[in-house]
Amino acid sequence: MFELDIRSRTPIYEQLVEKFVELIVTGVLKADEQLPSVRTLATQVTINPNTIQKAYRELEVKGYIYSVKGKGSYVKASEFIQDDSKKVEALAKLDKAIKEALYLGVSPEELLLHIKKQIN
Amino acid sequence: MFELDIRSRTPIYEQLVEKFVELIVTGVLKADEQLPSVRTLATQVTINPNTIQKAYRELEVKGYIYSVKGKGSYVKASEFIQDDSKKVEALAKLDKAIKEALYLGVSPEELLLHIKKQIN
DNA sequence: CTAAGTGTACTATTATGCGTAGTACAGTTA
DNA sequence: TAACTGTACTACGCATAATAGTACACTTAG
Repeated sequence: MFELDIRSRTPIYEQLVEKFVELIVTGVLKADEQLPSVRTLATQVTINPNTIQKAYRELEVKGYIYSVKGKGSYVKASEFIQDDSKKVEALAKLDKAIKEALYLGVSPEELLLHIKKQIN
Repeated sequence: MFELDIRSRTPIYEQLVEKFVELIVTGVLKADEQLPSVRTLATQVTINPNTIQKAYRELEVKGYIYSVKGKGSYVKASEFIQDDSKKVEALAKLDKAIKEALYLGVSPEELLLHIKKQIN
């Protein structure tokens, strides 16, 4: 499903969180789609189920998934994340990314073109 | 100069790196401007000089600053970072930020407006 | 009803990385 | 030459990450 970088300084459970967030916001994983179970994914990526559970818990706290004991974990529909503070946080992150790209030599025109391509 | 979050999970030296990058890409720190010395900053923020040195080394590896033994550390002019792989990396980061903002309910119009404001 | 799945939580252990303290060397400059 | 600068090293303690193991509660299909 995806590969983890064991040697990365980023903890394994954080890498999992990042990858699931990416799959969710890009629509690869859709609302109410079931995630692999903690034990199944643990076997697939050869890490401890507790580590998976830690990632799933963080995804739940952040509002990307919901879990039902005995049933599984599911992608949460995005309209349930109508949390303005998360929007603000996302825009702040975007601001940093824009400034960094401009500083590294991406022209404003190139940037806008790139962004428009992303939006459609 | 800036405050560090001792309780953050992000290591102190990484927080330093992030803050310096922010100051550099926003133009607060300009090309060839000298950074505070390792020992001075250590005293200012009350952490060990070795920790500062670790942050400065990472900034240097990433190409944001250069250091001269016996003299000091300076902001590197951005045109010296004409490294296409960094541009690609920056745009990838931007892509993630865009997708996350859209997912969290920011409308494409709102997003474009926001970005245009940032560019000017 | 039961077996096989699911999530969740806990303890204990180990390894790794972070930050510190201390020290020392090499370079610059007034 | 003194006072600054960067750089590098060792050793230590602490916190966190990941693991192994175990167990409980819920769901569901047969």
